[in-house]
Amino acid sequence: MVMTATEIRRSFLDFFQQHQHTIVPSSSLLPDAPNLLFTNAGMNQFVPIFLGQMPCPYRPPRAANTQKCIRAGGKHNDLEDVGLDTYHHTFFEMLGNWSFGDYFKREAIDWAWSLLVERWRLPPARLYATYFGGDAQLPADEESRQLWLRYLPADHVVAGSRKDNFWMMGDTGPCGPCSEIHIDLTPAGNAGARMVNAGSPLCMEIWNLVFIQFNANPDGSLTPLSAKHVDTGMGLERVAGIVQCTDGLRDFSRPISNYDSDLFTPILRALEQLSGRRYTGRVPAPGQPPTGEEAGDVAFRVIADHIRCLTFAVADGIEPSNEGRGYVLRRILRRAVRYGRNLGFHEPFFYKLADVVAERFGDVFPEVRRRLEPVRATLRAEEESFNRTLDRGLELFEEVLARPGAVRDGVFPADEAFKLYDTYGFPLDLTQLLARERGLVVDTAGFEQRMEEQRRRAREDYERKKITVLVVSENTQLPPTQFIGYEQLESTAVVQAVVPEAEAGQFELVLDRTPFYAEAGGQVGDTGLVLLSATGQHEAGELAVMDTQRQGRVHVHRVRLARGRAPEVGETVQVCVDAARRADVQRHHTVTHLFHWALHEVVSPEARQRGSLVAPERMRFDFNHPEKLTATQLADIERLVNERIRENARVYWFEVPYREVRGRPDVMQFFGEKYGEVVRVVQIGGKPSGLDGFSMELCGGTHVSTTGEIGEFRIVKESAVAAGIRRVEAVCGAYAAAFVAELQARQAEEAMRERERERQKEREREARADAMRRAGEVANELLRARSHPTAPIVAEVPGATPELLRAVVDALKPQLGTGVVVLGGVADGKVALVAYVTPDLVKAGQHAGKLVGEVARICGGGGGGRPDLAQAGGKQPEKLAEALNAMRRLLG
RNA sequence: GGGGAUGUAGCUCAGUUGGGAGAGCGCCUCGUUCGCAACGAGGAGGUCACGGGUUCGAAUCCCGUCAUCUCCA
Repeated sequence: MVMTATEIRRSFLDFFQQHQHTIVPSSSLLPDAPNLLFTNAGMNQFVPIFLGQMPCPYRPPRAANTQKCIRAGGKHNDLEDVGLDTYHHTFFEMLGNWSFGDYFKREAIDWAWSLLVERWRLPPARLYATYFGGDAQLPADEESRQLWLRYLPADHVVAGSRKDNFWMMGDTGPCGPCSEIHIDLTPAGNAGARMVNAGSPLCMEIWNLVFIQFNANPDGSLTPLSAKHVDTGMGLERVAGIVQCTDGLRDFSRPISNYDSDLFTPILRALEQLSGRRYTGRVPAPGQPPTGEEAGDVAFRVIADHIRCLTFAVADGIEPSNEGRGYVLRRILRRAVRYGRNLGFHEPFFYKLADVVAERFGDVFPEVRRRLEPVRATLRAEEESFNRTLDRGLELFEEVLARPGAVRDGVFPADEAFKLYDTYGFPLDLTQLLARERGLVVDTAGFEQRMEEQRRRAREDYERKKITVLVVSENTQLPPTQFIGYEQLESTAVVQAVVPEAEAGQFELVLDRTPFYAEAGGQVGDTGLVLLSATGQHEAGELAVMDTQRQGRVHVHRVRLARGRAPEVGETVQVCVDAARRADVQRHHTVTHLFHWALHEVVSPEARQRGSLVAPERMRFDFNHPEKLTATQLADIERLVNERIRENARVYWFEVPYREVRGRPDVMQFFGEKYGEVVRVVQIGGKPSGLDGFSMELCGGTHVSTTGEIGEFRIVKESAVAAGIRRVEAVCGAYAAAFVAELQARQAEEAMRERERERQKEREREARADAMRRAGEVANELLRARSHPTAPIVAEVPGATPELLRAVVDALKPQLGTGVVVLGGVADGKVALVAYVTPDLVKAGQHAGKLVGEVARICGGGGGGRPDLAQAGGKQPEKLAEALNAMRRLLG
């Protein structure tokens, strides 16, 4: 029997569960680390444990999982390779096992061997292991080599370079040698050690074991870690491809393709149905463009890969957009849709494949099944939008062809091709296709040049910005800060560390104990003062605490020197939290709990918290919910919260063992969050420490002691953050009253502006009607005063606006016959002038714009317009008469 | 984060060194007809994205902000 992918996954997790590993669910594809585009490795969710920022919650400290990963954009960008071969993917599952300061190399290697060879029956003769071979700075990882030699002959244990066999999380931080297991996939099983790490698909890495044993310091040196960790990763798609393409590891004569595993075949079958074409698994030669037949198979693979990526990403709430990670998604989707055209699709089709993904993976990843409908809707809308982009590109392409001189010597210019791509998103290969159909070629060299120019600009800017990023803190081995801010707001403390920041007069300050709350659980860090006393030769000093952050269990105070001298390590200082601000923060924190409770009462307990912000002047609360909250729901929540405030319920906080409250649905806790053994409960209502309040949450924040202190609660705004996630912003206390007052003022002002606009419109209407009436009279007068039927009419119309003058001209037109009209008037201290020339005189060379310009110059202005009708203005009303006289002379 | 483009009536858009804010579709009224997306006449509907500046005068030129599209990182 050949193992299915589901069985492989199950077998991996079972194996490590039997070795006392806790099986952890995959974390979201949306990473916590802001500098990461997507979750891209199994270890992402464990990084805080490796960095010592969070205690390891597993007993024994071991874990295993299968992690959803996306690799596209950012560092490793092989998006353009996906589909051209059989093993690159944008989305994949990473199986992994971890040790957090527990077992190390021996167990990791023993278990890897045991699982692969004994359980899965991989032929040992086809396996190779690599280890770090050492370099100028570091000795070889002899320990791993010896461990492998127990299983493999010496010519199957291969030394590797720093690039291949030394792993670093970043430029600094935890790192160590790694050891990889490769498999020989040649038909005869005779690859030899030379093919290892040579980039051949016939000899592939299947499992990477990372042994974290050093910390990389900023100066490049390595210090050994006291707690050593293991981090491993095995790509499920690869293993499934190998197992299933070899008839259960028996027959290596056929080529291996991840797409021939049952992780992809259901998608390919569905795509065959939709397109009416067959997938035949052909692959273009490396570095060669695909031939006609291969092109279809490339499209199949591209689409099958990309639909998995998009379905999982959108299910995790990452939406295609025009920036950041959303933009990477949009590009992947567009790539799929573009390849869809090669299979004859012109209408949206891609979204339909999400059904297969949901069906195939819904058992292991329930979110893709639960979120199928929104995923379909999102993908479909994106496809339609891209089709519009393509249509517009087609039109723009035609416009370029129609422009005389644009195309020369059969070459479509690089500028235009680049503009189509850069500004309108029209892919280059489509431009080439269209050009070819018309016997033209695109200047691709010029296009590349412009692309390079654009990359250079972006990079330059990035480099410039990078210098200004400051290193926040060294975070050397400082003891945990004792937090005393639950009980008191003032204290003395001893300075443990002072780190200057980039800006002069600013420091990061660490104390042995502190009443300053460090930002956590949404509650912002405290601000306040640090006082330095005058001792001996030292003068006094005062520091303003601008913010308090936490690094691991150390509170870091960001301070600015306000007066006197800087602090020194070891001295005792007086510290004092801004009590009024803290009180405002506490009101908003307690009201956040009340809101959370009311949300569950009014909307649904399913509306789980996704994040929050608790600041002195407002609170913000994000939660899962598929649709906009109605006005009624918001009003109900507001009412419930205000009732609880008026009833002045007691607020208690106390510590209990985590196991007592773990999983209790009436005690709010973050699913998947790692809690310590003792947790702090904040309870509103009920008896002290009774766990019987109407609101109970695991929370480390600070709170008011009775709800009455909150005063009043108002919801300010309800909005969407991402698909399926809503955000409510609200205020309480004095800020609520201020908000209500401001709201009323704004409404009143809005109403007044509206009335003012109406009145203004009415005035204008009347003025216009009035002008039209007057215009007729003025026109008749002017005609009567005309000395002969073709005489020019030059006159001042007292108090005339430009609009009235135009109306007079309009009234004159039908009865004018032939002639020239120049009218002037003064309104609002400015001169208005209008000139009109009948069509016959325009043909004879008269120009209204020039006439009116002459007059305007005398009046201290300028003007112009069309030959038949022009207008002008000036700033010197007293010169109008003179100007009109000049005009009479000119025309007479 | 950097570059390019767009923003004008409910919708799709035009607006040419800066000088009457327009078309088509849709809507309302009246009429002719009612078997194609019927026709004729009349009408309502605009903060020309927002805020500054230049100018006698800005949808138009300059600067800034926002939103949408798009490429790069």
